[in-house]
Amino acid sequence: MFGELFITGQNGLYCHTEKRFMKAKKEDRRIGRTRRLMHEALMSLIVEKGYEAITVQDILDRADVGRSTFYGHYRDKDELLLSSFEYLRTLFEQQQQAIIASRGTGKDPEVNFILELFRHTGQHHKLYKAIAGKQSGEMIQKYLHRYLYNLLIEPHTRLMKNRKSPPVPIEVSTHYLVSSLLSLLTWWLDNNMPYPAEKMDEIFRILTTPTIEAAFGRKVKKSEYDEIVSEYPEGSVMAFYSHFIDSDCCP
Amino acid sequence: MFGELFITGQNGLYCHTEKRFMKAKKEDRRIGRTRRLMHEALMSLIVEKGYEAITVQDILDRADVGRSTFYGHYRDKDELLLSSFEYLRTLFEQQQQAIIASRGTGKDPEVNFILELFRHTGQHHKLYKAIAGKQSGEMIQKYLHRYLYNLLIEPHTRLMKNRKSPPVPIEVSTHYLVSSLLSLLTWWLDNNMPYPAEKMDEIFRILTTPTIEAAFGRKVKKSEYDEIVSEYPEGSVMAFYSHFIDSDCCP
DNA sequence: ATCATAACGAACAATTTGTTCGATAAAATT
DNA sequence: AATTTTATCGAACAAATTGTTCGTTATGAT
Repeated sequence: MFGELFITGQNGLYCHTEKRFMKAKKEDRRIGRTRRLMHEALMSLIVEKGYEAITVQDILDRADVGRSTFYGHYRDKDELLLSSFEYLRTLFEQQQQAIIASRGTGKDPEVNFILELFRHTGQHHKLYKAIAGKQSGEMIQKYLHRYLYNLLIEPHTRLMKNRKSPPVPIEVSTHYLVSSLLSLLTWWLDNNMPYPAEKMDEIFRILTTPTIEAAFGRKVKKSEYDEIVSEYPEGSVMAFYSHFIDSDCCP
Repeated sequence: MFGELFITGQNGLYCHTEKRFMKAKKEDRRIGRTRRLMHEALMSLIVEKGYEAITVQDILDRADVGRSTFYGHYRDKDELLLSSFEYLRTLFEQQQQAIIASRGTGKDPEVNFILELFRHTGQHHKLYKAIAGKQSGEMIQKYLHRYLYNLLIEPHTRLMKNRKSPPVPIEVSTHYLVSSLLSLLTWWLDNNMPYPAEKMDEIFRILTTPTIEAAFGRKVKKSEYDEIVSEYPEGSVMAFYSHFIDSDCCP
């Protein structure tokens, strides 16, 4: 069921940093296979009985893998979980890239990032639902929070560098906005997604847009305001956020 | 250190429901004493080594209590933790009541609930900090969220009952607002309270006020808008929230 | 074909949990 | 003060789980 999530052969991925090609050393095929088995086992077990109730032995049994093998790869159940989410994030980013690419070249570079995030979450709702709100959710929540925060903090800072003193410190408003998004996401999951992703996207926009305006300075001189807004093609929050789904390799 | 938190003799508390006086059966003095010892042990241990690292044996040793005694009172470490937070909540509510009472009678019935919440959290920051963000934080976060949500959902509903269709469902906006508050609270703790509680209160107001307006209908006829606003003496978010800190006994 | 190494698996110590039960001590009741 | 009630003790217990070790086997790379 989750087989399609995990790309075993990451050997083909090359990392083009500034100057060098870094060819990944061919790793033994067994390594990828074993890891995939354990990831899949974990995921299906999570959906079945929830993360907390899973023991290492459960994973071993389902993945049909030896105990020492498991500990050879991961220190923890937690480490396996986090590692699994790296895959999920990668998948999400690839989807985003695909969408951006399919949009042709110059035409519509903005993708509704928020909407896509809700869609992606809804797509894997069984998985996310089995984790969100539990103790394991804390770990994932932090992971996601950090991910989104890092995505936004830099452009937010850049955005404010000409303004003298924002009414709210940027780190605070960024943290706040990320938390807001995640709160809607978890509410949506906890309540079995009573609305379509599009509606949630709309709700997010309604609730967040005025906050963004307030945080980045509402009472700003008209000329300056226009200047800021002009940075976002549509002037919408969505268009704004859409810019920052541009994953580099080698994270 | 935390001794003052725990009121052992709750025997004196009477519960005046509609029709009856329910006198609490005199409980054996040993019960309260044992529970207090375990609560105190847990709290001090949390500050020292964090909740997750604590074993039942640790609590037993510090509280100087027998193993069977512990399990006679609580099923879990978790149950003990939750129970401890009931005390903290009670303490907070009593503080609020005291403040309200000290304000004289009719004069200033509005108390800045948010500000008091930040102050209270800062007062016990060692404790909260040792819990927030950890796995145990999930439990507490949910507890707090439910508590605040229940506090707000009723007045929010009452507020909107005359309006036809809010742009955002009330449960969603309420959930959102509570999450927003908690996100600021945890940010504050995680970053070692770099600003005073007053500043955080201000930040919360800046970030939240426009959202509240948007959620409860910004584009509303002027007359109707005035009518809604008139429900809150000062027209401020604070004054609004301040109304709903009115704890009944027998929770 | 040969080499390197990943996986196996069984055994192991260590930790922690939650329960049981008779004996003891302390509180409540008379 | 005597009696009754009951909370606590404490030691022992089974059970579950974790994480490590190491010689053997199997499989992929060269």
